[in-house]
Amino acid sequence: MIKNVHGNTVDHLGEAIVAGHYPVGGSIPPEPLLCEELGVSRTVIREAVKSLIAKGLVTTGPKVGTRVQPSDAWNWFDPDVIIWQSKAGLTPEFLRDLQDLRRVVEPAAVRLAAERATDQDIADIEAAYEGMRHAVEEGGDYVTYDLRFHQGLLKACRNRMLVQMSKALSALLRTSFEISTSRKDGPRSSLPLHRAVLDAVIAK
Amino acid sequence: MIKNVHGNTVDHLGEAIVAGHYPVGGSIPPEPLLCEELGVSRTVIREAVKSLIAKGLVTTGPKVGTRVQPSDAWNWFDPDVIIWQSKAGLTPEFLRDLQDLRRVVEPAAVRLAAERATDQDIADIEAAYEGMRHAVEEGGDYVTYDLRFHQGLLKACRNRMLVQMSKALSALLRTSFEISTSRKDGPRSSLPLHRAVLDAVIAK
DNA sequence: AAGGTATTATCGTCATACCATTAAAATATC
DNA sequence: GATATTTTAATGGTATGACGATAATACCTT
Repeated sequence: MIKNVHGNTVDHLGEAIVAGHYPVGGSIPPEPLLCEELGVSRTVIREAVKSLIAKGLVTTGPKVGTRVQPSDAWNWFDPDVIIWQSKAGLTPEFLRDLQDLRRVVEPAAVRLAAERATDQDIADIEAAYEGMRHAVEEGGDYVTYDLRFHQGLLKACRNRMLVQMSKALSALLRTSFEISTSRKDGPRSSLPLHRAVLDAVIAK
Repeated sequence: MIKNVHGNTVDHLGEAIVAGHYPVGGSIPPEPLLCEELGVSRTVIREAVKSLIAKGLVTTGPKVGTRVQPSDAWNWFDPDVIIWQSKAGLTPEFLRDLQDLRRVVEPAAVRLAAERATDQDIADIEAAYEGMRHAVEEGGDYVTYDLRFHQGLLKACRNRMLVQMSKALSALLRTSFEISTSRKDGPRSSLPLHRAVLDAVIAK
């Protein structure tokens, strides 16, 4: 479980902040205290805090300490932030935000992908679709291929920002997919929709 | 100009990396060298590198050094990364990516804003519009108000991820707006479009 | 030539000391 | 008594030096 001190420290603090263990606008314990609590040196604490600053979770200043930023200052497309949020519990507002974003981005992505997808992109999506079909008909891991389908679609847009979004959101989509998949026959009924999207991309 | 050592160091390294001064997949100079070059202590270098790691620009490891990540691993929605990119020069691909994103997000944002905008949101957008009109008719800073208009719109969606996008993109939009504004009468002709959007939001 | 072993470059962590900034408290001034 | 000014002290910021951990490389053994 222990991989490296820095990573663990960042995760620990990041999770705590995202989970709301420290009041927004308030200060987290000063460095010496954190050293004691986490049993690490000040170096590690400081480097961890720098990472959190880089992700927009906190600000620091002499005498003022390390203060938690309001959540709309966080880098919501940072994979770590998203993971921490999902560990802390997916609030309804967050799921709504996510849903908004998917509804905005994915239809547009289909259009872009249709224009720009390379043969390789299409082959990848096709393979993912095949995996989904196989999972439905003979059992298997549906969610993984569903995810791969969606990622392949975003990737085919040949747009770095969209790719980043797909990566940042994968972890969450997985959770959300597993929920919707748990509805009986969810996969079976959504399969034709995916096929239609794929065909549209191929037909351009 | 000098504000703080850490910030300057992060910016320096970040700009250099984004500008492509170090080959992707290659290593940047080892810590002691950077200390000499930048005239700072190892502490500062290390904390700066941690920040870059947090933004996805590099990875590190013993003996392997600090390696530059491929650009599609970068956190493209991080405001710093975007600023560095714009300083390094806006490549055509990057502008296209940005344009894609705006075309995808902004129309959808108008719809969402229409549903959710509070009176305060609308007042803010109205104020920004007023500033734009004033700038056109009597001269003044058009771009600032144009920017404020777009940010207000995104903010009115009440979606943290869209807000983040608006913030991350502001710096770039400013550059891009200044280009399109330099076309004679660009502002005058686009004013009615903005008015229409605003009216649509008000009318829901 | 293949595989294991020793070397070494480089980051990772710890410890300590001192500097810089600034919020807050104490003091002085009106 | 209220306000401006100075002092103080808490806290992060930077510097330095040492040693540990890791993985790429060179070397040696079979």
